[in-house]
Amino acid sequence: MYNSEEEFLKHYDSSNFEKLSMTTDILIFSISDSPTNNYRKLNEKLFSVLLVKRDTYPFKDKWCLPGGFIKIDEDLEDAPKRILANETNIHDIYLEQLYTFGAVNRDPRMRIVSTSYMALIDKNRLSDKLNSNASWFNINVMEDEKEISVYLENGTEEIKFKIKKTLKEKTTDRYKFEVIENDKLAFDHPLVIVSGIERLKNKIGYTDIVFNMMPEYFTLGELQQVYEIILGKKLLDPAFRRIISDKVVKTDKKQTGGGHRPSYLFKYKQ
Amino acid sequence: MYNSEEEFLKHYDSSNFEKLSMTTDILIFSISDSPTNNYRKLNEKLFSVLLVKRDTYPFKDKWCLPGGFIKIDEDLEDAPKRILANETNIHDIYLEQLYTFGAVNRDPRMRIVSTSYMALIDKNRLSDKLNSNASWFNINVMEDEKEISVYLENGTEEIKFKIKKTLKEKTTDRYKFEVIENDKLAFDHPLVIVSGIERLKNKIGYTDIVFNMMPEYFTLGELQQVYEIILGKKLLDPAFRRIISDKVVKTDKKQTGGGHRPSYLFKYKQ
DNA sequence: CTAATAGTGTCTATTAGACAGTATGTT
DNA sequence: AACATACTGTCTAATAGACACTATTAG
Repeated sequence: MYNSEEEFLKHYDSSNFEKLSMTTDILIFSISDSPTNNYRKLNEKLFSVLLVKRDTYPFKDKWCLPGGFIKIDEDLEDAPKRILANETNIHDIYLEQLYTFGAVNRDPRMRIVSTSYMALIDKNRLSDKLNSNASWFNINVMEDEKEISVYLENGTEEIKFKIKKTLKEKTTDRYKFEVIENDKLAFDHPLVIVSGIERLKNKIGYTDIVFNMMPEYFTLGELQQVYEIILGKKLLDPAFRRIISDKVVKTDKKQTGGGHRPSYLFKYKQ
Repeated sequence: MYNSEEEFLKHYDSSNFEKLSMTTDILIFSISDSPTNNYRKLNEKLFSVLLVKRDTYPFKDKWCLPGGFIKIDEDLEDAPKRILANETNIHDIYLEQLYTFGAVNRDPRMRIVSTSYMALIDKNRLSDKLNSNASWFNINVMEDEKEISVYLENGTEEIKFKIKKTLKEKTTDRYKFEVIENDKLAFDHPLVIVSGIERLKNKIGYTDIVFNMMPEYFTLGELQQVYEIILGKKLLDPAFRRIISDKVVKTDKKQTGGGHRPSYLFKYKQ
C-alpha cells in the first residue's frame, strides 16, 4: 500500500485508534515536626502528604492529590514537573514514576488513565505560601496481613480509608489492593497513596531516598525517627548508626537547647 | 454552575481535554535450552524474549515487542492479557506492570503513550504454534557502570543495541537510560527490554518470581543456572542450595541420562 | 577409569540483633 | 540531682562466602 515510512506517515490518519485523556497524580511526601510540651523531649517527626481540596466537580469538596491533564505536546514526565512547579516553588525535586492506573470507571467523567508520580521534598525549603486549597496531612498507617488502614489529619480535618489486600500471585509479594472504606478522598487516590507508601517503605532500605526529605543539617536521632515512622517500627540505635554511618558526614556543629546531651549535626554524604 | 455531581456529569463535555492514544507493550520472558555436543555436559540455559517482526508501517520489517492499542472500554491491565491470549495459548500468566513510556516523539505516527508489562512464562507449556511472525530471541547482556549492551539472536537473526546509563539522582540507584545504538528494534523498545531485565534481576533476589519460568519438575542445577544467567554471575552451590531449600520440595523422581550422577527433581513449594 | 555434575560438611568472615553502659546538656 | 537523649562497646546470633570433600552415573 505504501512504499516508504515517509509516505505512510504522510497519509496517516490519527483517528485510526480510540483516544482517551491522561492525567497525572503526584504524591508529595514530606516530614513534619510536632512539638511536645515536655522541654526535654524531642519533637516528634511525622510523615505527611500534600492534598488539595477540590472546588469543582467531580468530587467537589473532597480531597485529592495534586495533578492534572497531560498535554498533547508534553512528555509524560514533564507533566508532574509542571504541576509541581505550580503547586510549590521547588525545582529539582526527587520525582519517580509510581504506577499507571487505568480502570475503565476510575473517573466518572470519561475514560481517563492516570500515571502517578511520587515526589519527596523537604517541606522547610518551600515558600510559606501554599496554594490556599492545599494542605499537609499527617499520615498514620496500620497494616496487617489483610488490610491497610490509613488515617490522615491536618489539624482540623480527618480522613480515614481502608484497603483490602489480597495476594495476587504466590510467587511474589504483590498484592491486589481494593478500597473498602473511603468517603473523603476523590478518585482512586487511596490506592495511589498506599502504593506510594509501600514503595517508599521498600526503597528506604536500599537507597538514599530518604535524604530528599531531610534538611541540610540533621541529627542522627532525627534521621532515625524518620526511618522509624516510615518503616512503622522502632530501630536499635547501634544498628542504625552502623548502617547509616557511611551515608552521612559529621559536622562540627551541635544542636543544643534540649534538656539533654547535645547531638552533632550531620550532612548527607553525596 | 452545577448543583450536583449528577448534573455536572450529565452536561460534561468529554472534549474538554486533549486526547491521545495508548498502547501496551509486553515483555514476554522465558528460558530456553541450548543442547551441547558433549554427552556429559548439561544443556546450557538461555534467557529469552519474544519478539514480533512488523509487517506494516511504521518500522516495517523491524522487530518489536508484542503489543497493541488499549480499547476505550477495557481496563488498562486487561489489554496485555488480551494480547497475550492472542499471542500464546497460556492463561493465568505472571504479568506485572513495568513502566509507562510517554515521550512526545516516541511514535512517529502521533502522540502515543505506552504502558509496558512484563510476563514470565514457561515456554514448554506453550502450544507449538507461535504466530508466524513471532520468534524467541536469546538474550545476552553486558553491563558496566556507563553502558548496557544487549545482544539478541534467534538462530538466524541478530539484534544488537546499546544504552547509555547516567545516574539520575545521587540518592537512588535510578538511572536515566538513553538509546545510543539500535537499528533493528522499533519504537523505544530497547528501553523497555532493559527496564524489564533490570526489574527481573532485582526481583529474583527477594521474590519467587523465577518459578514462573520453570517447568513443574526441575533439578537444582537447572534452577541455579537460571539464577546465574539472569544475575549474570556464577553462584556457589552450597550457598545457593541453602537459600533455595525452603522454596522447593524434593520429589522422589530422579533425572538420569547425563554422564554423571543423577539429580533429584524438585517442585516449587507453594 | 574418567569426565562431569550432584550434593554435603565445615570453617571463616561479615552482618544483624541485643543489651548495657557512659556522656552531657537543661531545668 | 533528675531526666532525656547521645553515643559507644561488646557479646551473640544469623547469614553469606569459600573450599574441600564424597557420590554417582554414561561411556
